[in-house]
Amino acid sequence: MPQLTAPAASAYPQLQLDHQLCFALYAASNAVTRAYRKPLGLLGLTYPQYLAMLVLWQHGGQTVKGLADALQLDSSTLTPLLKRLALAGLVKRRRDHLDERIVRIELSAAGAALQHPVAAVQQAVACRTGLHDDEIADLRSRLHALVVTMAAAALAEVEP
Amino acid sequence: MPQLTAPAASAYPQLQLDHQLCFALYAASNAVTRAYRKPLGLLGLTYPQYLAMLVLWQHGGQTVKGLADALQLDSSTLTPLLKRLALAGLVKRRRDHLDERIVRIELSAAGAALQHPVAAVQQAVACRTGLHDDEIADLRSRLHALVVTMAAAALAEVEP
DNA sequence: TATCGATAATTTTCGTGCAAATTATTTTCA
DNA sequence: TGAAAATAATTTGCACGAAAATTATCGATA
Repeated sequence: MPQLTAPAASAYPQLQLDHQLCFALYAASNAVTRAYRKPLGLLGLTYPQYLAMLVLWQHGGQTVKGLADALQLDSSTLTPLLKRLALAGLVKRRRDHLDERIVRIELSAAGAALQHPVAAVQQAVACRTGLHDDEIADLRSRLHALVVTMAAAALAEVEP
Repeated sequence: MPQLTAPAASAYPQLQLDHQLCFALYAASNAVTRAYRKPLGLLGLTYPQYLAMLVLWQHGGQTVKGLADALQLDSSTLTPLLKRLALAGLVKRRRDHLDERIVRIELSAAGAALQHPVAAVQQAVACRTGLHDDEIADLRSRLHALVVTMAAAALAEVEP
């Protein structure tokens, strides 16, 4: 049996790892999450929990679906995350009285107070990127456009 | 006890979700992974497994550490991933005879053959981004620079 | 050469992310 | 009105992603 140690790398040049936008996104997202891990961990938050708190600080009470839409996550991802935030005393979960299907998420006093130290963490990590505000804004808007395009393409596949 | 349903959103404008580069990266990375999930699933691959196969197709045999460095992942993430690839018959795992600490990963014939259908998947998903080659290259290089900066900042924190 | 530190991989543990199935509730409309 | 469709949240199962601890091996050096 011959060994397959030298595959045809040139057969598909578009498959090279460093040519992949998807990998650049994947590596960058992982790197940013890593940068947030330690300082947020000192405050008792994970990175996705931090994102959920951002929504609550900005918009106040939210439903599970409202958070899922804002963060572009499945509700089955958020349910256990929100239960952990509630267990940590940062959030209160309550069924809506008018529509019993809905679970409303509200900030506790401790959750609201956490905004101040978290702002310092955000500032510190933002500095690490070494990017100016306008560069950040440009990159951000390009990525946002990409997400919109991808979401539209995904919808078009399901509902032709 | 007063309800905290309307927190001071303007207190920290830099904490708004849509101002976060990190969230744009997170959402874009999740969106791309979602786009790859179904077509890769038909070929028996997950998205991180796809990335590992890219490295193997391009560079042939690799150690676990070599793959971890290329993909910027911890070896504790790759060990179970590679075991699943081996179980699926796409790679072979073997201890190095000269240095028994090292595990060498080689493509099987089935793993090498998978390159062709995967190239079609990559092409299809790349089209979904709606970006031209030069736009993709520009975005990719900016993200690469960001990863390099973040990695350097992380190193500087550990080793002052 | 015997020991100590470095290196490679694995195991363990926890928290995501998401598809699929389930439960509960509400809305639609025949 | 009452059955069917739609909606909201949860549960289940699988695969990451990474920190921490562990095991095994190699290299340096006193």
